[in-house]
Amino acid sequence: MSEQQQQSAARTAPPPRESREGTRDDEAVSQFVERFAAQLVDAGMQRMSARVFACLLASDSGVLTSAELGERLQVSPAAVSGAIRYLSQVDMVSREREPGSRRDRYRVHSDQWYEAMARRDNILTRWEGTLRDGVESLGEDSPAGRRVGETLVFFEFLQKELAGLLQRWREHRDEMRAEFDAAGR
Amino acid sequence: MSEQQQQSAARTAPPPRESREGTRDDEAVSQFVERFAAQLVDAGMQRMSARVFACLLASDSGVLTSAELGERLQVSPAAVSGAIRYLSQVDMVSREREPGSRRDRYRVHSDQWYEAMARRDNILTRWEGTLRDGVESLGEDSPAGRRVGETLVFFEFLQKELAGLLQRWREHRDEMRAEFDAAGR
DNA sequence: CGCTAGTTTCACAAATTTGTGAAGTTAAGA
DNA sequence: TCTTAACTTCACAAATTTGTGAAACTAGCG
Repeated sequence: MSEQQQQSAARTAPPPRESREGTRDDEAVSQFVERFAAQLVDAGMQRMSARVFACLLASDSGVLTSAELGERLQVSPAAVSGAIRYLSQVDMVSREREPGSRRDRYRVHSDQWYEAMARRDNILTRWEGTLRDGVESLGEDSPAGRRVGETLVFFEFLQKELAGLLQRWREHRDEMRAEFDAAGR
Repeated sequence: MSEQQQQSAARTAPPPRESREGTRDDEAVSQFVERFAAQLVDAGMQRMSARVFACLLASDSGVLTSAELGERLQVSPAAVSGAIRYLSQVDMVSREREPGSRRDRYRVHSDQWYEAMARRDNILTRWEGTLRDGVESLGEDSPAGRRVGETLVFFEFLQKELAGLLQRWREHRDEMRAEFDAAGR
């Protein structure tokens, strides 16, 4: 397992508190991380990627190193590496080289959810392509062709709605930010 | 990718025929079924359920027996049974007992997509619960708490939008149906 | 009441996925 | 240029998932 890590952490970490992140209850936070990660897994995300993502989300800085992630999640550097590969592929975290060090730092994107929704657009387009071919193979006047055609119409509707939805979100978000700033923070 | 399809469509379009479902090209239909099923799998559905669902979608009657599904997909009755269990759990197909026979018939629901979207509502609610607990554990004034809170806001926004979207879909759908009927079918 | 077509359940084998240790690679700093 | 911390890749073992055959049910029909 990661005994070396724990060992060296136990031996060298002087004030053994890497959660100088305020006064939070690490146990409760870890529970949140695991629970939210599990829900992401249910939604189709790979387990380790979900855990890494949730862990970053729940960190104060929003930026963690590979070693920190490994320690908090009790997994090997290899596992972290694999998870990060996926997460940066789908653009939910980005990699930054920490200047004056050889460590990478991984940052959660702030508009991850917006971006994730936006990516749905491409997926929908791909599905629609398949469905169009299906209608052609089935014959558009056959009952099956008509049924698949209805599915196609639904996804086209969805795709159009998605654009509007994202637009409204941007407005909503900017509005909230304006309010927040106005409140003098 | 779909080069075989295009090719064979271009060159051999008319003849090969073994299905009683009109004049369709079973080979092309099967390709559609597998391709669409694969996309459903990418989206998180279990493989066999996806194949069964796609197969039903591409059938003229919209209703198939276990034996028919087994034959078309080349799988055992046990596999069909498992797939149907899942699909009826999530309410994408329903089971009907064929009168005067001991065979069951499985039918795709016509408003499957609408229903599927509607079910998202519950999932979102569950996620929001987790996120609220997370904000509490992290402290709502901590940077992490604020970040998780923003995620919560996004999902709340999404949930509200979903309601409107479904409403608009129902209108859109009813309108289309009215047009269809008016055209005298 | 059996008899049996049809479905479901169960134990298991095959296939896939996941995470690890260790070797390999890269690049910062001397 | 060399050393070495840090990341990545790779081969493999563990765990999980998936589909099968066979046995166990269910319910029409005689």
